[in-house]
Amino acid sequence: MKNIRIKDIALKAKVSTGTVDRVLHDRGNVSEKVREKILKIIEEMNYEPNFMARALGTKKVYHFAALIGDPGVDGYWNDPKTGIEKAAREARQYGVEVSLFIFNPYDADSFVKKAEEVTAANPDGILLAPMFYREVIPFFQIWKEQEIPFVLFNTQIPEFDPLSYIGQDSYQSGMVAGKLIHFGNPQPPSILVAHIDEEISNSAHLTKKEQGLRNYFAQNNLNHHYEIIKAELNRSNYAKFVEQLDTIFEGNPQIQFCFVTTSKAHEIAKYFEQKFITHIKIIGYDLIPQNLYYLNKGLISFLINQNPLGQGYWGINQLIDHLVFKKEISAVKFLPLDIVTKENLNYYIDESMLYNRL
Amino acid sequence: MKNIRIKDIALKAKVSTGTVDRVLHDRGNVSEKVREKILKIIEEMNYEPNFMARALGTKKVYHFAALIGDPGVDGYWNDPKTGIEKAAREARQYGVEVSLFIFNPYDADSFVKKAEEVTAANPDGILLAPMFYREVIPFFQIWKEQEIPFVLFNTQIPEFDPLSYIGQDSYQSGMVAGKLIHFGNPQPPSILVAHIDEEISNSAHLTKKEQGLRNYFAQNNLNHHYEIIKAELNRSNYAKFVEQLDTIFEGNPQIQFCFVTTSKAHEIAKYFEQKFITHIKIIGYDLIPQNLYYLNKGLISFLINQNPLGQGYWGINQLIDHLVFKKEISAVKFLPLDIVTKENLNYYIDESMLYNRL
DNA sequence: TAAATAAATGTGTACGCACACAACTGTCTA
DNA sequence: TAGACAGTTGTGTGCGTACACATTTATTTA
Repeated sequence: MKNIRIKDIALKAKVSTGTVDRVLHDRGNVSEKVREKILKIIEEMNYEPNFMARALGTKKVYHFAALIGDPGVDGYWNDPKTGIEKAAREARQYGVEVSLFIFNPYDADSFVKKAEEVTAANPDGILLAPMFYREVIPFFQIWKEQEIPFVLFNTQIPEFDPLSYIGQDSYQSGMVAGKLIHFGNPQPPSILVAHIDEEISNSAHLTKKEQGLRNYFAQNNLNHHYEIIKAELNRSNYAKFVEQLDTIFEGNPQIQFCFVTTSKAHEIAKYFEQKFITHIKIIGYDLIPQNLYYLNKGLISFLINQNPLGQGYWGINQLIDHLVFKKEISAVKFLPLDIVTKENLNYYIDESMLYNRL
Repeated sequence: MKNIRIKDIALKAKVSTGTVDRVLHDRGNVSEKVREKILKIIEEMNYEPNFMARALGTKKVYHFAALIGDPGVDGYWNDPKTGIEKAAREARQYGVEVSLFIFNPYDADSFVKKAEEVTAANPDGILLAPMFYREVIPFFQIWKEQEIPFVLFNTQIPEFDPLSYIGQDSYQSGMVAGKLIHFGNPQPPSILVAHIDEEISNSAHLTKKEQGLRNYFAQNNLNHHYEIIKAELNRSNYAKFVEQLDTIFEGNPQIQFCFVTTSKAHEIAKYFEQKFITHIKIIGYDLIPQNLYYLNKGLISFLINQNPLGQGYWGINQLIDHLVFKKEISAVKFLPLDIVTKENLNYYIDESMLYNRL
């Protein structure tokens, strides 16, 4: 049997397609009696709209805004940007236009300024990485009032019911790191947790990662058997950065693992390379080129990754599904939490592949 | 500027849309002069067909056949099946119908029988897991003659240029296992490689996995420093199966890791549980419920997985893109080679599956 | 009760493409 | 020179939906 069309419903309800259309879109001007009858038939016949026809017929141009960090400042943002651009390219057919608003990920003021620009542009939908909690809240309220749906990624802020959140689970990724370390050394390990280049007070995700790591050991009843040394480092003064590392590693020769909570694992790897340190294993985040270099060299053991490219891609697609195709979309979309090593790396960096997730 | 339509090209070339259509689809009956002129304009204007309109206009029903293993016989096949069904559901709109042909993955005759049924059904496209090399070749030839495109997944057979291959890289997955083992024990490890329930001569992928493991150590110049004990086991006689395991583990107390090349890691885990063996770490394949059970219990350390659900899903979608949307598709589509552990498991499985019991 | 108004319903067209069919061109033959 | 014919080219319709607009029906007002 063929697909049910509006026409079929109209026929069965002995009304015109226009009336069915009004019911489907809640445009009013339909008597309650007819309305209910039609709704019942829609239910019965299991009508599903044809998205192709729907998209074809509408000439509306959708304007989306994407508010993300500057890849020039932090290479991490290259991937979300690429994903957003790919989604934008694919969606041009449906009259979707995506404008990028790039802020400095280390500067809350820059974020606010760009968020204001987004608001001024009055887009039909917004995708953003709400990195600065305090600063973003007022914008959520404005967008709510203006009924502009927004999708979050990278950082979760559930309190202001966004249209959707594209998952990135910092806490759980810390647990994964714990598992890897534990697997790598069943004996009580000694771990350096390095927060590099980000203010910990400002970035909840760093703390969450550390918490995840700690809780891995706690939950596995290993809490008395490990040592975690915590360091906040900053490369702005490189000499001092190296000096700090010297102090840490010379003072703690027992350290076996280094868990870097930002995308700066390559800095530790570089340091190890220069100092000929080979016995400490590094676990870090994000498949940025510098990290991949040291992953391939064997200085970094694992990179943990939650598909930032896919986050951008699916973020835009959530908006498209909602606004263009008027589909129901899920409030949270989690992407796989990948453990990437030299050996499976190839399957994570081929760009085309990153979208092949369900 | 809006998207370029056939009409725009026709206008510019001072011909009708029909002529442009004939050129686009190589239907002939166009003078060479006009043909070239139109082709040039198409190039210049950067025409991209509107897939929605294209799919909407055609009322053709596409009949696809999917030839896969029986999930009842080997639970592994549940995932590809689910993926195929999901793709089929999504594509019903475009007039795509997918029929499943289920064979016994341990029985070549059953495969042949079902492949014959597929041929008899004369589908527009075929997705299959060509498990039995020798048996599948004649069918490739038949389908080639009948010009039925086929997409392979699960097992790669490049020689007969399928429309596309959905990647699954057994060799590389063995390398990943090697990496994990090496990370878990930097000292020369002692490893049991267990091939369970499949005839090794019949299934190239088992050998490839083992090769990958061995080559990891070889490539890292560790080849003299490890020990690999190989075992082919079969559960058909369960008492004997246990007896064999007894012999292996009692005779080789030095074994620290067990690498199971099939989806039967849970059998080893069950054995360890019964025998209170806790010091040997298991690495296996596939997120089937039995494996997940022991992964969560901590008896299995890692499961390696190349998204079988996605393989089914993207396999069908390759056929759809090719036949329905007439897009160019890639000859090989690789899916990420995932390392799954208790800690990131949630992000790899459908939630509903979490509640599955043994 | 006719006219005015509001509410409910029906009709027609565009979206971009594919394809069937109609119409035109020029050449060759009887 | 009309007719046949192959080689070209043009036209029209349907796909399912959204939406503007036209039409009908019911209700109120003068």
